[in-house]
Amino acid sequence: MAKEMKIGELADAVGVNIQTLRYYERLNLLQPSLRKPSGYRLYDDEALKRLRFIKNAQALGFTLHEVAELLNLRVSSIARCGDVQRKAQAKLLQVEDKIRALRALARPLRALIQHCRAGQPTDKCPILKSFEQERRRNNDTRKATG
Amino acid sequence: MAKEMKIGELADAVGVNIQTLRYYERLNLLQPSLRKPSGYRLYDDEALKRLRFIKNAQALGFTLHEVAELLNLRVSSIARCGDVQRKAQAKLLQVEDKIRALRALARPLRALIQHCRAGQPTDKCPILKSFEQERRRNNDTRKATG
DNA sequence: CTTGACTCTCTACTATAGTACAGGGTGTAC
DNA sequence: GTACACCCTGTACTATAGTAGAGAGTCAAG
Repeated sequence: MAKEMKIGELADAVGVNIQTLRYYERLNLLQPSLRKPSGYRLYDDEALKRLRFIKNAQALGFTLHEVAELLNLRVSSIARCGDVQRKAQAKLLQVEDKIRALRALARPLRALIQHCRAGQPTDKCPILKSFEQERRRNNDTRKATG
Repeated sequence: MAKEMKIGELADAVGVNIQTLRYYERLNLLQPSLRKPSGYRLYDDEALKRLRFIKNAQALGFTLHEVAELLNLRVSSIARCGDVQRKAQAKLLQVEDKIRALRALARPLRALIQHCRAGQPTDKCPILKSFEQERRRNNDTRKATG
């Protein structure tokens, strides 16, 4: 393990473009562990995990900025705990909110599949039922910094 | 109910920009139910629900294109059921996948909060633990049509 | 019948997240 | 020692999802 990969290998392993990795590097999201004298980037196993995390979190509706926040959440001698705890709590609420919303979305999808089997037409859009009420407005950090 | 709203009222109700509504109209995502002779757009209650749905689904990582697909899922005389069922099933899988991933993400967040309380430093990023394995590659329709 | 808030269309600009390409260097296989 | 696949930097382009502004019309209150 901890085998070193060139940029193309890492990109292939996760199914992203090489340019994307260089882009993430510029954003300080994903650093190569080492550079060869030639300048070639070398990535370790940690980078592979990190990259997968990024892609997963993105698919869940987190921006790259938020992904960075998630990845920087840790308790250390530098980071004050109260601060970390507050951020983690906020993220957890966001995550739990998303789970609730997805469950709400799954319900009419299942119903729809059932209706199909039963051959009952659903005249209006049944998916709309999923989130009838307003949800908590996203406490997104994008706006705060822009 | 079914009270009519002008574009500004609808925008305010959901907390979006007026321009965004006109943008969604161009994308065929959200149509006003009626136009006054003056050209003013009038929206009904259905539009309010639809708009909330759009914003919610977006926060869950669905693109506007995917949101449209979700909203068009219904069983009717025109839509063949097998087709609808296949699409609904695919979406359901996607939703269940997201739920799983979010649960995985919630776990280390909770642990982190606990660690904080206990005053234990977590030297490496504990969040990374959430998705160690590769997830199903997104069967996204964006690439298929582009 | 005017004032002020609201709306219309159209065009252009922005942010985020990539993606492509030019021009050049690296590394290994033959 | 030269192909060929791969990598480098830098710059420019793209798609998605908005946002802003100009110039003009609408509408209710006074």
